[in-house]
Amino acid sequence: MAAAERDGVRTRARILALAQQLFAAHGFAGTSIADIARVLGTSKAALYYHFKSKDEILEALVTEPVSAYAALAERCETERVSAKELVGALIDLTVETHTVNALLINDPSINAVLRRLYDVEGHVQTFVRSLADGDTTEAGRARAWAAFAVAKQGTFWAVQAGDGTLSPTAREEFLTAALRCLEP
Amino acid sequence: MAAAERDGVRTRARILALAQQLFAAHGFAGTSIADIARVLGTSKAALYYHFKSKDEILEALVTEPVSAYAALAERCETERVSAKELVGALIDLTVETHTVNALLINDPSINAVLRRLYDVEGHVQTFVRSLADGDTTEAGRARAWAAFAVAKQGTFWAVQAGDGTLSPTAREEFLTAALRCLEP
DNA sequence: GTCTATATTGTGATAGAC
DNA sequence: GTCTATCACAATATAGAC
Repeated sequence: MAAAERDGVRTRARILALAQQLFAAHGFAGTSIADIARVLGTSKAALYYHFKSKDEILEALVTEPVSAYAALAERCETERVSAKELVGALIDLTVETHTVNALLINDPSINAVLRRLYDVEGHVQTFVRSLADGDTTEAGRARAWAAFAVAKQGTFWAVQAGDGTLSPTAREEFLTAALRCLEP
Repeated sequence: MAAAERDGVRTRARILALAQQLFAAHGFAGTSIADIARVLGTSKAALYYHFKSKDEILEALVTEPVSAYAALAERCETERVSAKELVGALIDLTVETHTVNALLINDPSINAVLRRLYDVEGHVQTFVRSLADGDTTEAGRARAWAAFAVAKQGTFWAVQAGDGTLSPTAREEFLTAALRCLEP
């Protein structure tokens, strides 16, 4: 790999890392290209050499996590996934990509960009249906929502409030808490 | 009350209702005054007769719910509030103001406007500390976050997925689920 | 790869007529 | 109370030099 190419890749990665932070802090719509360029220490035009639009930066950020969620949802559709395994997978995905998750779950301003590409809400529906495990009563659905909330938002908030990681101890607590929510 | 004044109040209420919906759907930064005026069926200038800035619309929307959260946090600071009561209050507050809650909890773009006025994150910290009930271990904190996630985000998602209300049955499920999360 | 300069559109907000 | 017209500026994005 040539030196210039390597630097290009590194710059691209830097842009993504900075954009991730800024989007998480101020939202996608609340962050301008000028904001990113400022913290990057370059001009706006330099940014457009690496990405052809602001939307493309967002897409580059969310593609990997969303694909992971899509794959997990696909599994839930085709085979039976135990609640324990699903909750564990959701917790791990939340931690691995927790900065991007601040966008995926929370930021309403990304919807216009992402709804054409991915069906995030559909995946959520699939997870909750899988957690309910055939129970279509109102109470059963509520318990599934509660478990999902623990796995996704509980974990997310805890990681946010901490140092960006989740200890094995805390992970175990969230796992058992979510599973307890499911008990009738 | 004169007819003109009554109409003014009604128009103001209509603006707030529409803004609430649009902010929840596209985020605060992702919604323009022109967007609101369009669905309102009037001009932008008409909007500025009722509110002197976009920020003021947001403030009018969040003042009441944030005050309610602030009062609840204040109670938790001064007296001992049982987990059952606190979770119940959080669930009820979430349902009562669920559209605004989409903004308060989720939208990062409101921070720049609201952080000068209210300490939302501080209230969250207070609730979690109160739920942990003196347990400062990592596991205890994790359980408190889990319970808070059920009360706030679980309820919110369930209301969102439903018809905008929470049945007594579902409320009971979220209450017990959250309390179960707290058990060691 | 990065720059300055600029085109173009969007946005919050105001002036003044009705 | 609402309108049209407009301002000042910020936004995304591009052109073309280096």
